[in-house]
Amino acid sequence: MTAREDLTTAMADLLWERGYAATSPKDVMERAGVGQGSMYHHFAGKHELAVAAFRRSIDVVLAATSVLEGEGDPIERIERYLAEPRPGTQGCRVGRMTQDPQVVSDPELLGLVADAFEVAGRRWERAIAEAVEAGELPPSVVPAELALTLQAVIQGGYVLARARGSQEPMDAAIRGAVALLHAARGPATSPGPSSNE
Amino acid sequence: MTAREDLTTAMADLLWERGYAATSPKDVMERAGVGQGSMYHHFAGKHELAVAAFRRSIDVVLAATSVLEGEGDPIERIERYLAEPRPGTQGCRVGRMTQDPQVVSDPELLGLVADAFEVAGRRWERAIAEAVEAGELPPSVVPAELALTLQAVIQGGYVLARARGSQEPMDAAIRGAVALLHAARGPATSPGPSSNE
DNA sequence: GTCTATATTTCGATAGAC
DNA sequence: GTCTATCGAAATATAGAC
Repeated sequence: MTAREDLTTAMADLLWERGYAATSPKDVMERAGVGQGSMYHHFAGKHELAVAAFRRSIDVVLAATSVLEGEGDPIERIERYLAEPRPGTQGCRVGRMTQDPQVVSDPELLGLVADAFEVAGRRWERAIAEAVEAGELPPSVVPAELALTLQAVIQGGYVLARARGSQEPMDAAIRGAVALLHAARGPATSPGPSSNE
Repeated sequence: MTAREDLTTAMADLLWERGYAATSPKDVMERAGVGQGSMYHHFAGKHELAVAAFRRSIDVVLAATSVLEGEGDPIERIERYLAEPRPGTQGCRVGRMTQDPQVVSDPELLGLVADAFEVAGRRWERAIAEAVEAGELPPSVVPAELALTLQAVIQGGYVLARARGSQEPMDAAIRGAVALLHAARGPATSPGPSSNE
């Protein structure tokens, strides 16, 4: 059943490139190289196609956040995740959907997006809390809030990159955030180079 | 010529609510309470309507950034602007457009968006540079970068708020950013409570 | 399971009367 | 300047043969 697979892939890519409203079932069929009848055999319509495509895109995006739970000092994991390459001008596969009213008004689609951000947010929050415990961030930091701040920097970075048609605003926004993390960490604590529980 | 005005207003609101791809000329006419012939008399088509509507929305959004150039200490102006109320779940009239491929691929529309972000960015940058000079932010801060970071926090806040269908993520993301600014400022400088040139 | 009609509605725009 | 009528194309889906 490669048709189902191909249709899901094509829809995921088209949702990324054009959004929900601007993607027609016909576009999807053509990109997947699949006939119309075949498509309506596998999926009831555009909505179902979007759900399947969405689940896949979210898996891809969430997989990247596992860095936050990986090895190394918490602050190091945070900076490593922030430093990962992001195609700014292409936008975020997941975040872009929040601007599509037809997605937001579809409870199932919106639910998928909300869950994805929540899962990612918890990973952020955990890593930040560990960094505070380790003295790598000041105690004044509220993990749940900083988690949203850093998620927002990334999502906003996509917006700015697309506005300017350039990767640079995304990278600069992240550099600015990292610099702020360093400055906040700096003079207050850190007696030695990490490694203290 | 109230028809032109009404059409522009209706288009601006619909672009905000639904985006470009999902807004039809018919929708605009109906909301404006104007006949079809009348609309095509005033505007050559959807594109021209969008340009007019866009200019208006951008004026509205940019007007709010004048706080950054207003009275008070630089850091105070920055925090005042960050603290301004923002309808997170409604999204940003300007930023939302960057996710619409039909807007991004339209040089005139994209140009308007890019210019708007650039103007706002310069106001941010100036206020930040003044804050650094006044010792309210550490010298390690690169104004152009932090400007993009804070713009991104706001734009990303909209994304997160829409994802969760709640104002809270927007507000929390901004609180997290303000806390970070405080922490970065904190122990390093600030001998007395401001007022030193 | 896949294909080629075909149907219905909406989109975006034009024509031409008033 | 505004209106109604109409157009050709596309969106979304169904029907029914293979």
